[in-house]
Amino acid sequence: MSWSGPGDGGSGRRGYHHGNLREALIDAALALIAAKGPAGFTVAEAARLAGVSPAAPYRHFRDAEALLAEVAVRGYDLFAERLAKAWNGGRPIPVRAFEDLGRAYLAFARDQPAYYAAMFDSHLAMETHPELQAAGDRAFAVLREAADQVAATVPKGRRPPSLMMALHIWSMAHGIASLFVREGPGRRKLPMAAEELLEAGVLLYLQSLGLAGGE
Amino acid sequence: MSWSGPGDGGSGRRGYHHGNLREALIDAALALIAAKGPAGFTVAEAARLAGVSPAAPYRHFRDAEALLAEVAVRGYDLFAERLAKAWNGGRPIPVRAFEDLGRAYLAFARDQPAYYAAMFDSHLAMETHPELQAAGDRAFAVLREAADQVAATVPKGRRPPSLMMALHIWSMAHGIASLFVREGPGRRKLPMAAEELLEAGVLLYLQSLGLAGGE
DNA sequence: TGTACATCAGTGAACGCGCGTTCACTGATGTAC
DNA sequence: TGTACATCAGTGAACGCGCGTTCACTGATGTAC
Repeated sequence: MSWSGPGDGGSGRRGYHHGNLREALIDAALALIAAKGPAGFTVAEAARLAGVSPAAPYRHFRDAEALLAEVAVRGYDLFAERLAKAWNGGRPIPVRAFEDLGRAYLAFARDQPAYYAAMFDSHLAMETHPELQAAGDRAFAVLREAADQVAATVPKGRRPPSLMMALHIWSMAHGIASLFVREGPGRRKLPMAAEELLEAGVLLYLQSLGLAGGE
Repeated sequence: MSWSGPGDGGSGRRGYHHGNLREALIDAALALIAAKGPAGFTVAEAARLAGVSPAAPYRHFRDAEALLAEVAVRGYDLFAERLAKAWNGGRPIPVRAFEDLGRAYLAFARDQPAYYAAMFDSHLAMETHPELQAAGDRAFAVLREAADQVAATVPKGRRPPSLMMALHIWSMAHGIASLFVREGPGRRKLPMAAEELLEAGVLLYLQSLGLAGGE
């Protein structure tokens, strides 16, 4: 990792060569997306933010979309990490951990709006960016695994399809995040905390499967 | 409604005056949004589509955002109409009608992608567009009313807050629509019909409230 | 019925802007010997 | 340890583009009398 060498504080220039431009461009893209949405990000301005000429980014990314896709991939990786941490292998109790997972979903949308927007609002085609597809799958796999484990606590006869469970929770969490959590002009007012809304939804959902919410 | 006068088929020009430019611009905006997303819509291209000079739209809309907001308002109105029709006053059975409502939600996202995008993706500030806020509220009111009525079938003691019910259903439907229904590069694959996923989700949700899904 | 006139909805040219991307180039880096 | 050289990561100027919006204007419409 030559870019973390001495003399470069992470954002400064060393001279003619930037030393860490790739990372600096990704940081700049995140800042721009956070400030103006994915549509507000431009290569030219990212270069400006990084203190570099408008042509420089093309040494590191094929085009604007490639840079955006890289941001989204990193976002999915961080997302997966946060979700996995919250789920914590289903400890101490699967149902409780499942609720923590939901909270972590909303927390990510709240705390990482730029990543979230790059992942879900940038309309990047999964087909043309296989790494993106893979990263997205890794994140969903955490949800899927959690649903598996929660479903396994139900007697075999009335056990719900865990894939469906995962999709339901994902959809509700994503809907709440889109409508009520994410900052920006389009955000709707909510007469309660988004986390409460999701938690109540997950609880009711699990109840319908015969799963108690408490200890 | 002078714009529906004789000699104008709805898209043709009559001469120096267009005769129906306001409507034509809205149609053009819808076509552009459908083709390229809300970010792909421009005043200049809408004018071109309507067969008019780039300055003409400014006789009818203060600026680009005003045109987009008008599209969103009409979208909400149509949305409310479709939802109300599906709900049908809760007939024949509230729970069944509630499921129809959910299906209508997804159908709208599927059949009217341009309206849906203008409503939910264009990041228009509700605060600066009161008509938009009002139209959005009218649409949500349908959902709210339906939830009220469904909740009323539960014995008073264990009756859930209908506002919360409405928000849960809205969130799940919106999440499914965003992730799996809406066309475009960002759409995810789903191993079942989106309608089935939502229906199962609504059904489970209602079960947890002690409401049977059948007759 | 005819005419003067106000109003309205268009025109088209122009402005300043910022973008994505390419190109020939050049300064810095690091490696082979 | 020193030097020639290949490679790499930048520069900066330029291209063509399309946009939003404004402006003075003009042709069409409709109304008062």
